[in-house]
This record gives sequence, C-alpha cells and structure tokens, in this order.
Amino acid sequence: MSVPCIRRATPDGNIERSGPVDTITLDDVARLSGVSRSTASRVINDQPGVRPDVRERVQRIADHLGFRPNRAAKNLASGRASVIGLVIPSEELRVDPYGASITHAVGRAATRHDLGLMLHLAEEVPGRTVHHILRDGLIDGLVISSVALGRPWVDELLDSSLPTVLIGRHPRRTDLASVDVENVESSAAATTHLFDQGCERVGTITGPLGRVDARQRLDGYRLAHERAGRSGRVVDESLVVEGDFRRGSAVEAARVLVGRGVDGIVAGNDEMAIGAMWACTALGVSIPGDVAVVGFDGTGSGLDTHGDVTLSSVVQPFDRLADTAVAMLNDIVEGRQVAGAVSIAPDLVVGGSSVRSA
Amino acid sequence: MSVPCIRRATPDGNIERSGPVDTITLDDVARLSGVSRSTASRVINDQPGVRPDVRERVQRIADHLGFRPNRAAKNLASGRASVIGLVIPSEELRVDPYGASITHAVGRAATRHDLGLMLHLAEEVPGRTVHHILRDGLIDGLVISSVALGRPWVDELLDSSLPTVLIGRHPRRTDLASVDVENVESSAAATTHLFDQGCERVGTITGPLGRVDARQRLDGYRLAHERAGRSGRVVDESLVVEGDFRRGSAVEAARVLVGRGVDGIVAGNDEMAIGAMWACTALGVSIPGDVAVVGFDGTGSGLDTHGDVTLSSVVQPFDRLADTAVAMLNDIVEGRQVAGAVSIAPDLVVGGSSVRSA
DNA sequence: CTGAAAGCGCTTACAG
DNA sequence: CTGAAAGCGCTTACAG
Repeated sequence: MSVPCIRRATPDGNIERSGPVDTITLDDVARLSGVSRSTASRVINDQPGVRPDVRERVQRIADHLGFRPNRAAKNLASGRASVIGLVIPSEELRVDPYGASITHAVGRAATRHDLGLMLHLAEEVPGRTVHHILRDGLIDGLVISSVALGRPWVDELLDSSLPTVLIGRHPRRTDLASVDVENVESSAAATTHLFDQGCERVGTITGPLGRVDARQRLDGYRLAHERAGRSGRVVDESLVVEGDFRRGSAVEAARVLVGRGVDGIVAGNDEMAIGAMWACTALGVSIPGDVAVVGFDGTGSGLDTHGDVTLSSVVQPFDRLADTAVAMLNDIVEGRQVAGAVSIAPDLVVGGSSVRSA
Repeated sequence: MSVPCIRRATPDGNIERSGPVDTITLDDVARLSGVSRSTASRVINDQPGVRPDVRERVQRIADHLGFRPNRAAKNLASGRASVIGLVIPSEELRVDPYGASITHAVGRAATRHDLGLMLHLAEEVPGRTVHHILRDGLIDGLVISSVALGRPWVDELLDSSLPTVLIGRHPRRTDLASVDVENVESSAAATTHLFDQGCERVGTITGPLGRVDARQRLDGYRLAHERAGRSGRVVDESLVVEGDFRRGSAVEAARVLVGRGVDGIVAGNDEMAIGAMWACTALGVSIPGDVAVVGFDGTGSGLDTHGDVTLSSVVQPFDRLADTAVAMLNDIVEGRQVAGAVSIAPDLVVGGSSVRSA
C-alpha cells in the first residue's frame, strides 16, 4: 500500500505524473483477516475448503479494501492469463460493419466471461508475429475470424499449440473448433420470403464465390427455387451475379439485374443490399414496389436506415456467436472437450425493403 | 523446455488438447550461453554494460532458441505491462466507421511501438469496471476516444492514477493529454472549396452541437463565409441544419436543404455526407452538378464509392493521430513529460462529389 | 563488465 | 479446514 499517484499540470502547460498506484495485495487481505495467504487465495477464487465464517470475514475485508488480484502475478503463478485474443483483418474492421460487429460482440462476450480481450489485427505481414502471439504468454487462446484466414501466419496459428476457436468456417479443414451462422437454410428463407411477397423474378448478388459463406448463401437461393419449382420459379442463371461483399460491387450488379427485369434481389450481405438499393433509387426503381430487396448480416438494419426504407435482412446473432465461441475457447483452455463445429440459426428480420402491402 | 502440445480430433468428432506449450526461459538462454541470468536479461533488453562478444553470443543463442520473454513475468517483475488499453464506445465501433478507423489505427500504432492492445468497450454500465481496469495491472495506460466521454466511469478514469491520452477533445477540461484533428480551418477549407467550385448557396449539416468537434466544424463553415464575405457569401441560418453524425439524420436534413435551394452541402462527417447524397439522388438532384457535397473523416471515401461518385472529404490522419497518441502515452508511462494538447491538420481530398468540370 | 540474490504477487501441492 | 513453503520467469539494485 503506497502513496497514491498525483497528476498535475505544470506551469508551462505540460503534464507530469508521479507516484505508483495505490496497491493492495493478497498479503494485505490475509494479514488483516488474520489468515494465511493460502486461505485468502481460496476465498478470493471461490475455491472450496474454507469455513463459512472465515470465508465471509475474508471476503468482507477484501471488498472493503477494494482488493483486486494482480493479473500478472496470477498469470505467472497459474500459467493462465485470463485474456483471450481476437484475430481479425484490419481491413475488415475498417471497411466492413461485419468486422466491427464481430469485434463488438466478442468484446462483450469476453467481459461476460471475465476475460480481457487483446486485439490482433491481421495485416499482410510476415511471420514473426505468430511466435510473438504464442510465446508472449499474454493470452490463453484466440478467437479467429474466418475472414482472417488465408494469411499464412493466421493459418499457422491453427496448427499451433494455442487454443483457437474459429468464427465462421474454414474452406477445407473440418478438425477445427468453430462457430458459424447457418447460411443455407436462412438464405433460402430470405429468398422464399421474396416469393411470398409475390416476386416472380428474383436475382441474387453473391459474395466472392471463393468464400464458403458466399457459396452457401447462393446454395440457399437455389434451394428456395427448387422448393418453389412447382410454382414455376426456377433459377435463371443470368440473374446470379457475383459481387465482392462490398457496396460498390452491388451498385454495378443491381443495374445489370434491373436491366434483366428482376422484381426481387437477394443480396449476399447488407452492404451489397445497400449498394443495390442505392442503384435502384438512382435508376428511379422503387423499393419495394418495383424491386424487393433482402440482405444478410443485419449490419445494415436498425439505426442505419436508407431513405425511409429499412432493410430486410437475415440478422446474424452476433452475441450468441461470440458468446458460444468464447465459451468454447474457455473449455478448451481448461482442458474440457469441445464439440467441433457449432452452427447457429439467424433470424430473418423483415423491414420495409421487402414488404409489399398488397 | 517441455513436451509440445498435441491437438487431435477424437473419434466422436470432438477436439481435445493436451500438454503445455514448449517454453524457453531466460534461464535456458543464460545456461546455454554460459552467462548469468542478469547478463542474459541485459542482452535481451538491449541494455548497456555487456561486452560486445558476449552480447552477440547470447543474442545468437536466444535467437536460435526462439526465446521470447514471458510477458507476465516481465510485467510482474518490472511493474510494466507493455500493453495499453483502448476505450471506445461499443456503439461507436459498431455503427460508425469512425470508431473502426480509430481502433484500427491505434492497433497498428500499438504494434509499431511493440505494445499489446486491450479493448475496453465502453458500455453504459456502472462503476466497478474502472477499478478493474486500474487494479488489474494488465495495462500501463489508456488511449481514450473522446466519443466515450460522458459515461461516468470513463470520466472517472481521467482522474485516476492510470496514464491516459485522449483522442479528440474534452468538452471542458484542458489539463488532459490529448491528440486531436484540427477542425476549424479544415472545415473552412472544405467550405471554401465549394465556393471555388462556383457554389453560391452552401448549406451545412452539422453533428450534434453538444459535441466540441461538431461545433468546431460549424465554426469553420462560418469562418469560410466570413472570409468570402466580399463575394456576397454570407451565412443563411436557415441552411444550417443539425444532424447527429449518423446517416439517417442527414437524409432528412438534405431534403430540407434541397428544398431551400442549396447548391452545395458541407456535411459534418462522411456518414452524413453519404446520407445527403442518397437523399439527393432519390430526389433526382444530381451530384455534383446540382449540389456539390463534401464530408469529413475520410471514412466514406476510397473503396466505398456511392453510385459512381467518390466522396470529397476532409480526411482524418488516423495513423498519425494514433501514433502520436500512443507515443505520448508511452512518454507518460515512462515518466517523461508530455505536451498537453496536440492538434494535427487533416487533408482535404477532393473526389467526384464536389468537382464541377465547368 | 558480470553475477548472486532478493523480490514482484500470486497459486498450488503438501503436510498437518 | 488451514498454513508454511516452493515456485512461476523475469528485473533490478547491489557488490564485486
């Protein structure tokens, strides 16, 4: 327990700071409680084997002192950091709301599990990073966004000794612990929803088809057509246009689709749905009257209305995805077994972009 | 140095993991180099006072072994974590590209300074958090986004003993170490740019005027009018509309402004610029022909084109802002004095939304 | 220039 | 149920 720190502005407008932080250690708690360090430790960590009255006394004193265990010491002694890392491409975080949503959700999930979250931005850089991440001993494990896959050092992490959980899917490997949103059925549901609104000619703007999720969503689009086959709806391949999950690509694509007479568009994600809506609006094509639009992700709905029309979308359950991923990671870290791949169904949230008040 | 960890899929499709990570300690390096731990430590940390040949030998062996110091031990022994925290509102990260850009930039800056970055999402929750952040001993200091200010626990951090640097400006306090973009002159430059393009009636959609940056940018808009006073350009108060920095608010605002006959719009940020462009497009008002638009932040430019028109914008120097903030924080942590408030000038990047090829 | 030793604040068998 | 003691892997005066 030392002198509290003082901060003040110096006359010349600079700022200085002195003195260490007021620190209460486990020893303080033990001494003031009249027990050993071991017992105090047990109380603090909710471990069994302490007489109830002793436990209560120690706890009260700890609370009163505002004791917080030093994480570095805890980490060193226990070999556990109580911190997890998140690997996500920096590009993703910056240009795509999906990345921000995942980061946000994992951050919240970590907090709920009483874990710190370190951010590891996946740049295109070479390899030393991996070793740093691994050997620093600063984190217990990693949540890796599948969007980060493909970078050599990220793939290297998957084979390292560090526990990892993937959010999303690996293009090839099936041996990884992963959590993913269900893509096929939910995309089919979105397409079917447009049929239900009376759309006869529904096109789709897909994500980059090198990506698993983009392909699966396209599969769902096809599946819905198969199921609606008897009502004369079949896939017109000229209405399947590949985008790149970014807004700009959908502007082009939507123009093409409008030119080919669609009355509905299933976009591979919300960013592209927004691009499509933009293009339609610019062409004087009304939404949802002339063309009904539905997206995927849920990042474009809510606050971010476009014109007066809210976007219909297959909304990813970001919080559940993140919570599941963090829980799985925790299980792996603590040596419990973990189911390999978890899939979580999203909800289709219907907004103004697809509902025709017939 | 122990057994490497093994991971394998079990027959029932689950995944298990066993064995500790292969660990090389400073002791290993010292022993194999035939020196003491102290000397090895000096070499590893580039401290003076080691004979060159010894230094080289130890270094080689450390490199060969792939030695990485255990951060927890280092932290515990030195009282320094080599990790900084970033406090940013979770809402900001999710809905506003500005938050993502800041996060991205601070992450990169931290890496450059060889620091880890912990994410502290500012929710609306009560107070314990502060103490956690402070006493965990997990971080040396905090970069706080000014957007997070206003939450009681964030304000509390500013008065704590933990070193902090603000990115942005505090509404009242001037005693804080902070880094901010220059708002007034740059906003004036954006407005003047529209005048230069021949705009006679330039309106503005401001951010929420409770915020300093929003007010400063409005000041810049006024300043440009003052300077252009002799050419007959004066502020028409009916062309000043308050938004909330979000896209939706600008859609409304732009309709109002178009109704009042503007031929140019200065938006308080890019999100609102995009909303305004959307509204204009929907109204059949062409950009930049009928209305020229300029934004602020640089988050809406680049990849994210709208229609075919790229957005002109006052582009924030995110990397420089972040780098400066992290460097300042490091200085404070290491006890060096730090200039109080740093202001960095952004660049006006002209795109298609404001250039009239007369 | 180099090393022996104490110590950072905790956890965790181990013995009572 | 409780405590004494060793140890996690480093840093850092201190003495040579």
